Amino acid sequence: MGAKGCERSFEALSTEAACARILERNRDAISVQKQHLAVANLARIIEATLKLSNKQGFHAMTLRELARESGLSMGGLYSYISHKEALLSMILREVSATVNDALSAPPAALRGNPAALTRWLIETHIRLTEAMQPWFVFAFMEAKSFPAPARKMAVDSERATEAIFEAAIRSGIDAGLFQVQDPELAASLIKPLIQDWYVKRSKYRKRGVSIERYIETVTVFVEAALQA
Amino acid sequence: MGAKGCERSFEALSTEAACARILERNRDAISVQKQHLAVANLARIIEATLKLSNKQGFHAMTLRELARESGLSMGGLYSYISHKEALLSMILREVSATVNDALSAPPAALRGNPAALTRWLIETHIRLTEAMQPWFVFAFMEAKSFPAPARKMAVDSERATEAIFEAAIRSGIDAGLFQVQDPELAASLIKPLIQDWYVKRSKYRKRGVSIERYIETVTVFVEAALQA
DNA sequence: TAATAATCCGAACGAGCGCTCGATTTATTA
DNA sequence: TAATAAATCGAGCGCTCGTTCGGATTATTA
Repeated sequence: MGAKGCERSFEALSTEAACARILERNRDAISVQKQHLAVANLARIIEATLKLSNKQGFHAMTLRELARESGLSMGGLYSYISHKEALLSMILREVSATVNDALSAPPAALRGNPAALTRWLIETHIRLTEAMQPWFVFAFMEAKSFPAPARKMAVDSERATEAIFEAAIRSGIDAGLFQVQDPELAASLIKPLIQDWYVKRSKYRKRGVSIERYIETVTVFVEAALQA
Repeated sequence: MGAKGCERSFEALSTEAACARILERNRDAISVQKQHLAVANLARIIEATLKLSNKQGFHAMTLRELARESGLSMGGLYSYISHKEALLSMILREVSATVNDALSAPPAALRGNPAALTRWLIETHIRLTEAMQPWFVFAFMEAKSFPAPARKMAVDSERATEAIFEAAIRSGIDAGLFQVQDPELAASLIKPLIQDWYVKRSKYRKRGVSIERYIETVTVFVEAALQA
């Protein structure tokens, strides 16, 4: 089990690793030069942003709160961001890149096995969102307040994910394993089943539903719906 | 066809009707006395709130924008609300009450027919959220910024809806029609399928998916998953 | 260790926020 | 139509927001 074939291992999903990639992407906009220092502070800023935003919403989070929570000063924050909205696009971009990397490289062993591929996609996606839950919640909830280009990226990213599921379904149909009227629509119905794990995470935690049971249930649910 | 057996007809879902109920609930807090005037203005305020909030988020919406959009003055708004947050609870309360009223009164003809009841619940719920889409989007997206008691109401309301689905599933199991390991978890997976219609509404509109096709697809999907 | 560079700090600024209230307009009543 | 009540208005209040910037602090170099 587990996303063994995933190119990017799960350590790459740590906040530190994610922030290292964010730093690289924004090298010229971040004035702090020392790598380890910049990554560490960026991590504290991003972590605080996710915590505060997911509790009260990005707009309601003030930079004074963010400074207090992250342990930096008001001015210190501005060594890492050019303005508040930059936090939005940093986080969204990383989420987008991560989900794309994770799903577009299924293990070679699954080639020619649409059922197993579908299972792998479901499990990998759910485990990915588990490992970076605050990031995904943020991207999901704040999407509407993104500036237009970032919002387009979010939509495209969602579409890309759906396309991956759609392709798996189609090859299952071709193999005579699956039977669905509209693969595109079927793929877009799988998405909310996967999203519910992180969107309503606290509900499932409260009810004692483990990630394994959730994955299992969604998998069974989807397979029944796709079965020929 | 449609939710023929629904006690509250679909005219009751108009903004006017909803605002009349909101007015009733907040009679003492609203200083305008003339009924038709109060309802009309409240409707314009609520409609503007939904429009602006769903575009940019409730917190980002300023009362000056709201005044402009609704056609009232700054001070005029305060004849209808005691403070900005009151808008939140007005809308949430109405959504909560409406969904509860709609689903808890299935037509008598469906008694003893769990499969038909499940279909009716899915269709009625989707048509309800279609008729009041901005309201449901608002309640869904802004839930986290509710004050604690209102947030509790939102959670309870969601739980109540799930319980209705769960009961239908259980009676289907008892009748030997359905076969699922965990009816509670199954019920909570049906919810996101229904929610996706209003949460990602613009995606489905762009793809030309009609509400009838969506209802049909979700119904088939769910029935396959529940089938014995 | 002195000189220099990199980093961090937080008071201060203008803008815009939620909200109030006395003046004004509109509707009702006598 | 004059007198009264109801409804509406928007400039102004205190405050907090995002953002800046010059000085204090720390690290690096010679």
